[in-house]
Amino acid sequence: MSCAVKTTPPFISIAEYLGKAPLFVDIGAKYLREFVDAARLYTAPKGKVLFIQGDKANYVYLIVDGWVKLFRETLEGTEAVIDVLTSNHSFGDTSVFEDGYYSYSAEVAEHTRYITLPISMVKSAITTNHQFALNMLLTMSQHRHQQSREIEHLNNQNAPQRIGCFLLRLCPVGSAASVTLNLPYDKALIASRLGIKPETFSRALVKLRAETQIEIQGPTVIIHDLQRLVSYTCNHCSSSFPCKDVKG
Amino acid sequence: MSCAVKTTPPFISIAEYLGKAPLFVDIGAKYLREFVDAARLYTAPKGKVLFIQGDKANYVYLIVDGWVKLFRETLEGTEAVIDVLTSNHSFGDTSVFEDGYYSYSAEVAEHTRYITLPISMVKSAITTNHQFALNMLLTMSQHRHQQSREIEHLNNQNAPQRIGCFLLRLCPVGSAASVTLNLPYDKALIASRLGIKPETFSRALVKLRAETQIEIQGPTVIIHDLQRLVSYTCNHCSSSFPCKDVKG
DNA sequence: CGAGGGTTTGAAGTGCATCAAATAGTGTGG
DNA sequence: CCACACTATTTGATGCACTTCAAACCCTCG
Repeated sequence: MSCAVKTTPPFISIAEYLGKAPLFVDIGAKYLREFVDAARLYTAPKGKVLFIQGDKANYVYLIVDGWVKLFRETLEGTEAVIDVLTSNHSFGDTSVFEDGYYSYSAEVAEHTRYITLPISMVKSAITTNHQFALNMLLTMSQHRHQQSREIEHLNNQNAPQRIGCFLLRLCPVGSAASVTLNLPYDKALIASRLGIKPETFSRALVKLRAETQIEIQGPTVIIHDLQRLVSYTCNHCSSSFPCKDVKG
Repeated sequence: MSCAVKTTPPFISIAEYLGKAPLFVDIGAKYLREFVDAARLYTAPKGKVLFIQGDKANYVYLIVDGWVKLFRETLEGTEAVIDVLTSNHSFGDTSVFEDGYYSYSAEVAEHTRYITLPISMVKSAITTNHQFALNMLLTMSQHRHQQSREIEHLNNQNAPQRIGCFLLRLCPVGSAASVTLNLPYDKALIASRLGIKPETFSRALVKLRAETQIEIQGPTVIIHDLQRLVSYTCNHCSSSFPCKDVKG
C-alpha cells in the first residue's frame, strides 16, 4: 500500500512549515528563526526506525506528511501500538517532561517527511517563551481529549463499530452523503491501532459492509450512505458524529 | 463501603492546601492569594452529582480527599467511566481549552472534600502567569502518559491482570513483600474503570487469587507475595513494576 | 515467473458478557 | 437488638465476540 496523503500542497521549506504549525504560532520572529535554523528535514521510507524506547531523547519530531507508528514492547515481545500519527502532529515531545529518554519506539508506517528539532531548544523555549508554552498546552489538551475518547471506544464499541468510527474520522469535514476513502496504512496496523487482531479486522470489515452497505476494494473504501454508517457506529459512543478533531 | 483515604493528615485550610498543590507551586504570592480568596471548600457524600456533561463550565475542581467518578453517557444510556480521581487531582480543567462546557459528568464515588476555583480565574492565570502554565503543562503531560498506559492495558491485559495491575498501583511505593489494602471504592466501579462487568470482575478476582495467592475479605485484599503478583500481572505490559505515577 | 508480504478464510478454543437468581452486607425502624 | 428493605457482590448457565493456529489467496515487485 502506498497511498500517502491526499492533496497536500507540495512542501516548500522548513520555514514555511514551521510558520504554519500550531505549535509555533505567535511565538515571535526571533524564536521562530532559531527553530528554523536548528530544524532538519528528512525523508524516510516505510519501515525506517526513528528511535527506540530507552534511547536518549535528543529530538522532537514534527511530521510534514506520511504516517509514523509509535509503539512499546512488552516483556514477552508483543508490540503495543500507542498511536499512529500524520501531518502536523509531533512526537518525542513528551520526553521534555520526563527523564530525557523516549518512553516508546517510533517507526515509519508510510513514506514520511519529518522535521527534527533539538529537544534542548524546545525545553528552553517552553520555559522562556510563554506563548510557546501555551501552544504546547493546547496541543496536549487536544491530545488528552482524544485519548479519553479512545479509551471509551475500546470499552463500548465492538470491532465493526471501531472500524466504522475509524473510517468516519478519515472523512473530510463536511463530506457529502457518499465518500471515497483510501486506507492510510496497512490493515494490520489499523487493526492494532484499534486493538484488534488482523484476522478479526478482516472479518469485522466484512460485517461492517453487510451492516452499512460500504464498498471495499483492497485499500479503498466507498461509503455510499454516510448517515447509515454513522447510525451503526456512533450509537454506542458518547460523542456524536462529526467527532471534531482529525486524527489517524 | 466507606474506606476513604489512608492516613492523610487532617485538613487545615484552603491556603495550606493550595500552597502545596503541584498546580500552584512557585506561582507567586499575589496569584496564590487571589486563588485562595476565590476558592471554596465543600464536602459531599457518595452519590452527589457535581456537574453533568453539557453544563456550563464555571469551576475547576481540586480534590482534597475522597474519590470522584468522571463519566459520559452514550446515546443508548450506557455509562462510560472516564476516570476515577482522588487527592491532589483536578478535573473540569479541560474545559479551559474547550468550548466552555463540561465534556463529561462528575459524581462523588466516596465521601469527598473538594475545592472549587472560578474557571475564569484559572483561564486568565494561564495566560498571564508563565509558571502556572508550566505547572499545568506538567500535570497534563503526566496525565497523558498515564492514559497511554491505560490504553495499552485495555489491549494487552486480560481481566485478572488488569485487576492485579490496579492493586499494584494501590500499593504505597516501597512496599514490603506483604501488603494489606482496602479497595478504595465499590467493586462495580473498579470494574467499569477497568473496562469489565461486575460479574466478570468478581470471577476474575477469584482467578487472580488462585494464581497469586492473594487473600480477599470483602473490600480488603492482602498481598502475601508482591513479587508473585508482579510477575503474573506485569509480563504483558511494557512498563515494569513500580509504575511510577500514583493513581486511583 | 517466482518470492514474499499483506490479506482473507476456515475450524476450534477462550474469555468476557448476559440474564437470572442466590447470597452477603448495610442501614433502618420497630 | 432484631427483622426488613435495599444494595452490593457472588454464582450459575449459556451465548457471542474475539483470538488462535493453520492454510490459502492475492498482489506487488524484482
